[in-house]
Amino acid sequence: MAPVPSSGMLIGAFAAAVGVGIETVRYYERRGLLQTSVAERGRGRRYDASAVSRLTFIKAAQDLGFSLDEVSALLRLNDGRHCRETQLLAESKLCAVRAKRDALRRIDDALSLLIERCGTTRATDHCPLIAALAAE
Amino acid sequence: MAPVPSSGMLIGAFAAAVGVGIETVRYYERRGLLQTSVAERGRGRRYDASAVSRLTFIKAAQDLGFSLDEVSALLRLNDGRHCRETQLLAESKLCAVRAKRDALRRIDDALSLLIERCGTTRATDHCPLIAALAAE
DNA sequence: GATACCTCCGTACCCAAGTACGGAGTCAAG
DNA sequence: CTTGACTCCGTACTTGGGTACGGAGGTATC
Repeated sequence: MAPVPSSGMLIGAFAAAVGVGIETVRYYERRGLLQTSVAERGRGRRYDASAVSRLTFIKAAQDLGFSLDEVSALLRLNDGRHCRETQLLAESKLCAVRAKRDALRRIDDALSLLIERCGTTRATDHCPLIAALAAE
Repeated sequence: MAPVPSSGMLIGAFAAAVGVGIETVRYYERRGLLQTSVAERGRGRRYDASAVSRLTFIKAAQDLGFSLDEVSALLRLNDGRHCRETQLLAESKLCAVRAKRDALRRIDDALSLLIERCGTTRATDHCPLIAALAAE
């Protein structure tokens, strides 16, 4: 993005800016999630604002339960060129997202019900939450 | 719950009854999740209905997102005197589940929008999904 | 120009939750 | 008596996502 040759952060500042470890940045470069622009000879690589966005995205997607392989796929959706391909990938990701949402909704329901039961019964022998799970 | 004397299933039947692998049962015994009643000499251990309940509970709790360490904690709380603690543990899981659901709802929206745009516009060079996550 | 701090790279290690493997014992049927 | 199915136990391997280590080199500061 920036036409400036030698500006941007070094790896330590870059990692700190997004709240990950340096080793994690280097791991992502090995995995191909971050492109590894060759360092200026003798000094480290430079990372700019777009790299920060990219890394922030990676962590955010990961927090949503996407594996690093899936994150790679999501990142490849972003070039605007392979429109048809992009759409197919996006649709399959949407399916995955919806499946995850469904699973989480069921878990939410089950946990809510169990917690409610905990509140209403005055079990002195065994916890109703545990009994309910053991009885399925 | 039958008052069986020295019968009960062997490990293969036990594992199959709950739908896990034999190695998984043995792994849980090593982890202390299932107590390892010593085998009748020469023949395998016997597992009764209460073991089935316990293993069923372990898998059910795991499906709700509890780690095996958390499952251990839940099992240790199952003496009727710690029902409140069990409830708190479940409530904190519920919080985590809801946070994930919210995040997934947002990504679902963004992904749906991307797919919609893929269908109508050509060469969009900034994906709304990625922009949304990268900006956090 | 010495010192501290940063970067480079590769290799090795960590955890969780299993899965696989191998050799030995036991039991019931053919 | 042999075969097959089942069990025992221990060890090692797997996958995913990192962390840690260690030596070599550049750079900025006193």
